[in-house]
Amino acid sequence: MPKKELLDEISAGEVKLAGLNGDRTAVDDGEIIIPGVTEDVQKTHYCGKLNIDYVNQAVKLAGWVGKRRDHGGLIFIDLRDRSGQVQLVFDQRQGNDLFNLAESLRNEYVIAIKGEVIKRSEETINRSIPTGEIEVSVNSMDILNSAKTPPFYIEDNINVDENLRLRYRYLDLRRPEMLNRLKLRHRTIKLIRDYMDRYDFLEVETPVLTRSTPEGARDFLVPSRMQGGEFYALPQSPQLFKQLLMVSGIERYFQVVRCFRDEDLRADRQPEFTQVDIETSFLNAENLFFLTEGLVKELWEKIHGTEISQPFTKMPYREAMNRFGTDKPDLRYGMELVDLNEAAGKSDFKVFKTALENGGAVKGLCLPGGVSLSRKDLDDLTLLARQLGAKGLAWAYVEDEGWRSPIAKFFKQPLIEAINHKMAARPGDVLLFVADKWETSCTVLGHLRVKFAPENLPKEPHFLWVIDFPLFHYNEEEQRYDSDHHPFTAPRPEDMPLLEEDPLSVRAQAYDLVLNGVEIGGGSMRIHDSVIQSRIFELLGLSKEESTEKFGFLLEALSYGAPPHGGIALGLDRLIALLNGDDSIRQVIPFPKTANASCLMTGAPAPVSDQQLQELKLSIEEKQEEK
RNA sequence: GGAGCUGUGGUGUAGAUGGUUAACAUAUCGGCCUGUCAAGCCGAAGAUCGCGGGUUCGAGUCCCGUCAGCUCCGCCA
Repeated sequence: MPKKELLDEISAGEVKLAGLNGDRTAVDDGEIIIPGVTEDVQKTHYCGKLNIDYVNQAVKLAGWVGKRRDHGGLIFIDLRDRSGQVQLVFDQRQGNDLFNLAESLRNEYVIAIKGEVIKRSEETINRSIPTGEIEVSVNSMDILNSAKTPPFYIEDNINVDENLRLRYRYLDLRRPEMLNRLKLRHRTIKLIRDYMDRYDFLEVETPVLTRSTPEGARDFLVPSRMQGGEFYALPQSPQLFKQLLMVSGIERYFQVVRCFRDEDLRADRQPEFTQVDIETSFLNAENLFFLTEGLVKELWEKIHGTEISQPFTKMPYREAMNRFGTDKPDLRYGMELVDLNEAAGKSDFKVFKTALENGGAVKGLCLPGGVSLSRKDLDDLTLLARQLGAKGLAWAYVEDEGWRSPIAKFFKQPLIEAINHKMAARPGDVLLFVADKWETSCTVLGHLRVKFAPENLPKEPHFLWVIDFPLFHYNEEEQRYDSDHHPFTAPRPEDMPLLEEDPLSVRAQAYDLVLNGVEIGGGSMRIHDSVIQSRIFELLGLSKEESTEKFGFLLEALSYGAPPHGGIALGLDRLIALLNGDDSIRQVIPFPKTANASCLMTGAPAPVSDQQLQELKLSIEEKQEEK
């Protein structure tokens, strides 16, 4: 079949959406079919797929004992497997041996049965479960394994310490809602692979043992036995490899790949996580946007059943900061930040005026109905603002006559009215002000905006591209420029002249994909000219020797005919969590780590033997006893 | 590195101001029970209150420390 051109496909609108909603496997047909395997199977059907169509059929089922309801001469067992559950019936009148065996069943025993699907009488139908119209009359049973009483209930909507769930994760995953998360994850990855394949992307694997590079997150290190005293690093992302694959002429690469960053954890951050890593040659950012939009659109439509319209909104970084105080704004609600530089200049409030004189900004945020906040609440907010980096937080209760506020005396009545007007403030609202460096004023109020976000926000996805990130930011600690994205990001061509005179004002060809206030991906067009790449390294404070030592292979590769290229990486765990409506990515990772980066099930990380250490030429410093 | 919240039978919770045998639900075990599906009824067993120290005549409760989990800040190109 001849290859189609990507852009032709896009313009022809050939991204087909099948409206598929379930997993399309043999399971859907109830019967489990493995071609060529006909004898000695322990189960012929999945429990949860049986229904009225199977009445009078002989079936072999196997699974776990869920609930048991023992009525004396009649025992009901809910048999659970991967697909769901079905009710088994044991009737004493049909024989004592089997019945006595059934009486010995306990929760989570593993059993295999042979039986017949029978229709339930009208009064005994259970409409609340999919298999509720039928039940299975058991003719024979093998108890394949017994089970200890589980430490928590194997059912949905449990309220258990996460500690326990993580320690017994294999039992936690037995719960249908967790099993469904694994299925959702599988289906998501399959849709991604199919989509990328449709557009001629090659999935190429890259090394997990690679070399540590400066900048970025802290690396996980792996000691080398062959070269004692030297270390591999686990990749923070396959960034350099995918660029090198572009030099190799792959043109379109993707990978569902594990990445590692040794930084502190959060609800949406694990030390190892999965990226959908994408890199293309000969496509510009707009092409890449369209492609990425098509991918997430497909996921939401096929998995979530939500219609998504393209193209997504785009917003420059500067605007996102000015209006929402963050580079990942949640557009589902307003409460936008207001620029008050002009009004602040007319006030007699020294704090505001000083901030302006130092080149900073005065920003405001209106909390509708904020009158319900007590004086102490506002003190707490001030404390929070300080923790977030602001020097302070000014506030004002908006009343009919004016402001009730410690700073009201610095503002003449017309000025108060002008500010109220600009912030659309009404009596009963509270106004919050921060005067500081522009970025601080924005981010502090941006945090408070999120803190006071309306409850019950709509679930509908609001996708957003944040574009035009700065190429560099200034690292105060190290007294030098740092890449905002990474050092391989291309500057916008029209900003190239600024590279020498005003590096901080250079905009990058970098972009983040944001969904409802969550960053779900980011990428950039890359530098494919080794001269420009060298210059960027210099600006970042890397000497010629350092850049040759750390990145020589990249610079060399770029000099062998590197095509223009760029790409993006999507956070798969976050995507899946959002698709499932979960707050934490731990829910959709089969075996996650705790906030301490340990695994409660295996006990990792753990000490190793002296022999292992010796082979690696490592020695462990004894922990200092604190006196 | 910092801050906050949580920790009581297997599980989930209750135990104001310190006071005798730590309560409830559920699970577990035993008995009864032929149409349940959160089955029902009767009974039994099950907790050194995360750990260590301190204050006190007396600590689940107060204080200090520590451990673990969660959330956030710093950090995460």
